[in-house]
Amino acid sequence: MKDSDDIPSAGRRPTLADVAHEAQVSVPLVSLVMRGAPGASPANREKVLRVARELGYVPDSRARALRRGRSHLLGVMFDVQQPFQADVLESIYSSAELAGYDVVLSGITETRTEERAVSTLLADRCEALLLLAPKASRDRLAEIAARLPVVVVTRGVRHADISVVRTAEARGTRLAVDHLVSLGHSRIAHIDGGPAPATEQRRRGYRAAMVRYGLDPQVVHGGDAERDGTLATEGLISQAIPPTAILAFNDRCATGVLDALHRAGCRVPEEFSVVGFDDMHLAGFSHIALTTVRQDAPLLGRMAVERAIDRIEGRLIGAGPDVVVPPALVSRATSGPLLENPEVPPVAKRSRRHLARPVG
Amino acid sequence: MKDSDDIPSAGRRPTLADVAHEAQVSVPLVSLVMRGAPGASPANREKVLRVARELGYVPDSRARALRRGRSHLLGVMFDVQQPFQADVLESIYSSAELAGYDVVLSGITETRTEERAVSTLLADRCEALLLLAPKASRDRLAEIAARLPVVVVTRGVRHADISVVRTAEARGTRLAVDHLVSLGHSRIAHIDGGPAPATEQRRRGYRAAMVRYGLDPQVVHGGDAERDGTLATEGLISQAIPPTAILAFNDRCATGVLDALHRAGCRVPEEFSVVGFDDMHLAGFSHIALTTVRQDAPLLGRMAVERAIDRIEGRLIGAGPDVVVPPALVSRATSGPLLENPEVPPVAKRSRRHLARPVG
DNA sequence: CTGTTAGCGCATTCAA
DNA sequence: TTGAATGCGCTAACAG
Repeated sequence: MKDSDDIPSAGRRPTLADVAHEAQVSVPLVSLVMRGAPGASPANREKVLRVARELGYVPDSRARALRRGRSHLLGVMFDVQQPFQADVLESIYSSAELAGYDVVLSGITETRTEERAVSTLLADRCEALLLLAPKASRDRLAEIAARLPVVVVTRGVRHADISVVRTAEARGTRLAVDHLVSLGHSRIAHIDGGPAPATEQRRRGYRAAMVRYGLDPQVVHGGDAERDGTLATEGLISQAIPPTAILAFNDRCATGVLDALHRAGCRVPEEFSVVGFDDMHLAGFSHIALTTVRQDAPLLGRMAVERAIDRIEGRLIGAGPDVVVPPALVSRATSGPLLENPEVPPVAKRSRRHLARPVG
Repeated sequence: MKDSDDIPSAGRRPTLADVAHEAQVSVPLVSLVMRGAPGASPANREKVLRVARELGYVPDSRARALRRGRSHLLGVMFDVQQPFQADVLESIYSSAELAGYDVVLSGITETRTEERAVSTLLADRCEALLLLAPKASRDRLAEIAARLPVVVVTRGVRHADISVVRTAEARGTRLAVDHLVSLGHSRIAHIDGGPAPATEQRRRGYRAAMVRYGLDPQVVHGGDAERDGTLATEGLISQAIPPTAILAFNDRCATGVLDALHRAGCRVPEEFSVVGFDDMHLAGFSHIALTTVRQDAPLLGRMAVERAIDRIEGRLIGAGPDVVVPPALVSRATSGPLLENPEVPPVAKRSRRHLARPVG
């Protein structure tokens, strides 16, 4: 047990008043010092800081925000299981800090819906919302945007109140098709994102590119997770004439594609070329080595924060024009030239491989 | 044409007072209704709810917490780039919700330190902190734990004030060694976690198991990210007598190991067996198919929340005994029997493969 | 059942 | 330079 009367380690948390009392100055003076405002004598300033540290004083962000009428908070909704969004988060955190804003995260999980994530953000009095790949309807997003500035990242939404920061999705899938065509492929299938955002734009880019090359587009239903890619691929390879290349909605979907191909004993890229979208952190490692369309996560995050703050601070009225970030094709080991060998036995009849790796 | 004071969509957010005014009742009555407390007539209750919805009223969680003296908040520090922690987060979210607590996330990134993550959590007046794999010193953790209940997840810390929820790490690495020995391996190297938490325990389990089998342990310095595994592996395979099996600190580290082996043209598992730790979501897909030691993320998350709330609500005084969750070995395709073929040419002299390099 | 009073911790007027 | 009052939005006591 301690002999001194201060440091209520187990008791109530120290407040400005406690610090003021201990330092024998007034409460407002402590307030000045704690937020680094001018107007305190050096002697007092130092004493206050010392006492504050001794007591373990931490300002109450809530009380502060309440009083100031501003929270300086950017609310970010993200999907806990999307690795690419983690990359965007990194950039959001650092951009926000640079601009003097705090970030509060609200994650989507299997059991936690977008609605719930957004409502906690609203209850926290965020000054703007950054929504990463939201799946909510345009109308629902508009409702939210009527209350506070909303920046939708990684999805195109046309609405006067909603700022958009996104990749040139259609251009991305076009790059992928260009790449595959240049390798000699013509039967290129696309597994779309199903209900996921950006699905439409990526599909459109794919379709347009295929048509421009005089090829038949084949779009099958997919989604943004591995199992979507797996299911779709199982269908594709059991077709009478399977594709020779598969453009997946995103990297996680592509992972499912590779999984299915591998289990079916198909070699990549000799028999099937696979291209993803995002360039998630893990895609680049050479035993995975996924060819993919890179989204510029740092830039997306930075621009989203910039848009949000411009609107909060009134430098921008309304949503402003979409910020469109160019994608880039990253060619790795899951795509390769089409081999001139139509005499492979049908996939279904071949023996399955077990425990080998597909690359190389 | 409405009067001036309706629905201030672009203006100030509606407060209890606005709702009260519009519904022609008193402020406390609205408060009662909004939090579902008994003591309001059905007629008034319905009117208040209707008006609240019309105005788009959302309670201010800050003001509420300030007044009630409690935040009902669990602060969670996590690493944005560790996929395994995302799995734990899922469980934390759902367990906390079940118990009536809110969760506030604070992420670690390249530029955002643990200190910063913790201090925002403290400023938010969280009632307990869940720290996922913190790297802070034991003393620093103790300082924090002197202020509020702290649950350290996925790392062993011996301190009277710090609750610990962790996997039986040593048993995990022992399982891995057992597995590799049963496959015929004797030169089994361990790449440790460097400064990462749990490094010691995993190393200890590895060492003990090796010694028990009468084998020579070889521990090399590593870390919890891919490049740590890559660097360490480049060293290992250039040894005069390289190991035949590598036990990596975690799955991300193992990813780096596979990357390095692949670029050096080494076959897995024919020449090298590789075992990870965590069983992150991606590890199970068959083209990756990482043999690994699984940590039970759902259970870890659930127990961490339980411990935290038990302490908040006074059902548990002090840290309580460690919660130790058993690991399990998951055998996949990166481990295999030792081949009786000492006549492979040294790694360094073989031709390297030329695939795309990892991003970096 | 309802309204009145008071104050959580803090920052922002003022006046001294 | 410092200190005394005021109120942010809300809820817990009461009183009516």
